[in-house]
Amino acid sequence: MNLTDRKLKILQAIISDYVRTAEPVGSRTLSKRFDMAISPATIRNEMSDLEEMGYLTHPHTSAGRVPSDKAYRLYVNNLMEKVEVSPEAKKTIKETLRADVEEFDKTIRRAAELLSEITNLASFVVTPTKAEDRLKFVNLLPVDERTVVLMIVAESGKISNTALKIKVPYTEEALNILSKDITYNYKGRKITEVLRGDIIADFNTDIEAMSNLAGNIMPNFMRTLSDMLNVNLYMDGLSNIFDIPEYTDINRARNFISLFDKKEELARKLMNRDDGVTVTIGDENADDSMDDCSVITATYSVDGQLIGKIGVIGPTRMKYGEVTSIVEYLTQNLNETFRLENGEEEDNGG
Amino acid sequence: MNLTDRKLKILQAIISDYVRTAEPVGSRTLSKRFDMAISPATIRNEMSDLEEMGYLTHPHTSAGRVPSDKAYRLYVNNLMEKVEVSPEAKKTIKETLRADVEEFDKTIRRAAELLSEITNLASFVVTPTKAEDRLKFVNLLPVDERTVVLMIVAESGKISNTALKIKVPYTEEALNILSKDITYNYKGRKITEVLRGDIIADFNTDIEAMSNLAGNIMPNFMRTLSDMLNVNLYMDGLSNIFDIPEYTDINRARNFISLFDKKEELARKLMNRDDGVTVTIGDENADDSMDDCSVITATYSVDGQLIGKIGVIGPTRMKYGEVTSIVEYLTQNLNETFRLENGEEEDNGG
DNA sequence: GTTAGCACTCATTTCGCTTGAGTGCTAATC
DNA sequence: GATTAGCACTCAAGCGAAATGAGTGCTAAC
Repeated sequence: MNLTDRKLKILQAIISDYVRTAEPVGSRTLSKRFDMAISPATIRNEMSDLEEMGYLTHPHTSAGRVPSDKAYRLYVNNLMEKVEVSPEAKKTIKETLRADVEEFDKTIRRAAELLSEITNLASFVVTPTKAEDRLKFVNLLPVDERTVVLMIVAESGKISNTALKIKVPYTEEALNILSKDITYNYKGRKITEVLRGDIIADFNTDIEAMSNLAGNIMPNFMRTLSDMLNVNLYMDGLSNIFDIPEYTDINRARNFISLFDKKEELARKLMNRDDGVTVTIGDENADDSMDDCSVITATYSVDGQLIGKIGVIGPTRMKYGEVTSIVEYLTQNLNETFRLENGEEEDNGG
Repeated sequence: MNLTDRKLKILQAIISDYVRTAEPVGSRTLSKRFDMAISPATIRNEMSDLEEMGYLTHPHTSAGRVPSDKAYRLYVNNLMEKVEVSPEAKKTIKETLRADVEEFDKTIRRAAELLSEITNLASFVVTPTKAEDRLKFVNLLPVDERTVVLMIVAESGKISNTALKIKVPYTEEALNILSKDITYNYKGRKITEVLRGDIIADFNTDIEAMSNLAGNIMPNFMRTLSDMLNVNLYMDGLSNIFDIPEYTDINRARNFISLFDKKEELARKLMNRDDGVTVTIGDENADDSMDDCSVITATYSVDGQLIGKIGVIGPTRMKYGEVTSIVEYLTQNLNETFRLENGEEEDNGG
């Protein structure tokens, strides 16, 4: 069977109506609402064909038709039109992102909050480190008698700062030597390599105090390093989903919320995606428990380095056009904001 | 009217039954289940008295009685017995908290996860800085041409590390001078004082480059400082609440979940509490939207200093005895873990 | 002071009935 | 051959009456 123009038009009308109302769409409604010059009976025949082709389903015999994941996929790929982001939304985004640019983490969180505010969906940010990332340098800084800060900088620009409680006395000089040693041994190496222990490291352990210090700090160094590879999830607007008819069913709501309870797992699932704005519909999601959700993500970057994903999750019935545009617009702004900070376009600095 | 022994006994029985079943308790059930030597009619009379005294309520005329917030308060203060934490729970807590002690943030998060796992309630951690906290020192560290790390250490031991993107070129020496300047000017001063701008600061701005750098970094310094005062919320086990009968009502569930959408607000509300294990029941909560929730928190500390709150939130109908014991036990362990790290009891350090 | 007894209340469940939106099929029409 | 009108059929959802039963409050007797 062929997807004729008319079939496409009907499918699009069904999707658009269903997305708006969350009610199965009947043939009569359709022929009334959209002034097509065909009768309900004809529409029924076409619908029947579309169902056979897998684009529509039926909650029960006497109900209207509901688009399938396949239909949404077709819609997103071929039928969907770019929706202009509303001026108010644009204004809010610009203003919010301008507010404090320097504090990376905070800005990105605020961006997520914004996203769920504008789309009325749940939003998330995932900040990973790429497995191929390499170590740039390591710094150890004295805080007090028993506390030092371990700072690890990766080539991607990712920075980890951790306060460590250590068990042995130390001198500032010893810290210096140790951090230089670590840097010397691991600089330019892949983090994964370092973690595997592939590299034969050469430490300055002549003095007993040095060797004690190293023995105390190295396990923490390794642990912190492995944490840097961990993906990290921040989410917002969870309660938005209660306004969506799909989630008046308590079980679906529970299902959805519990996605966010296994944060690390979810973060990992959300990461395995391509760059740019991506739409994943129902089944296409990595996790079975997300079968009735769609996810729209975009990649954001700082100084041109791909850094993380930001996006929204909602039911498969969502305004793909609108939401995609919003996610895209926001990400573009985010990227610009962080690029601008690099200074090329600034003239008040010199 | 007086709270006779018998009345207390009846009240306790009602609370214990209601906490278990979530169903209003009737006089017949009560006289059957608890072998008191009194008839349902007598119990009814007593119940009626208890209702008049504000300890019980009535969902409707022909329903059983439900304990009021006042009853729970009485229960927690006077009737509740200490419940021994189960050996399995103890084991899990000990093992989990032992795992990685040095990484403060991670450990505390894991503690929260644990808490919601064991109690089947939603858990949270709030990490604040006390308003009276004073600045200890400031450090600025080079990362790359346009990135520096700003490290602020407070007397309480709280450390803030932020990566800043700056707009002007800098030298390591200039960074050093600036961080020493900041430390010199603000050391020992209250963070709130510094933020108010009460202190006349004296900066080394002879060279243009220095003054540019300072102009670039100081606003960020102030912003980061004010962030240090902000309370911070981490939560876990949200979906647990769907297993609680109270929250099969979608509106109550939404209400509960949306508490966690305004994170900063919630964090602030959870902070205004005394030290030690605290139980806040229904109305007693700062926020009206928490009227039908109870909160059990405990204070944790590191090296006797840095202080935050960890705890659980659930419906007012909860197993106060059990949950309180668990929160208490876990916090004790947490505190011990962090104290131990200070070294006094360690002997493998040489 | 306690209890048995009884009338009364009211949420909840159940059942049958009606309604109406929708389909699928067939025969007539364009 | 495609389109449409017409009609029988299906089924979820809404409605109201009736039954159920857990519970109370009151009164009079113990």
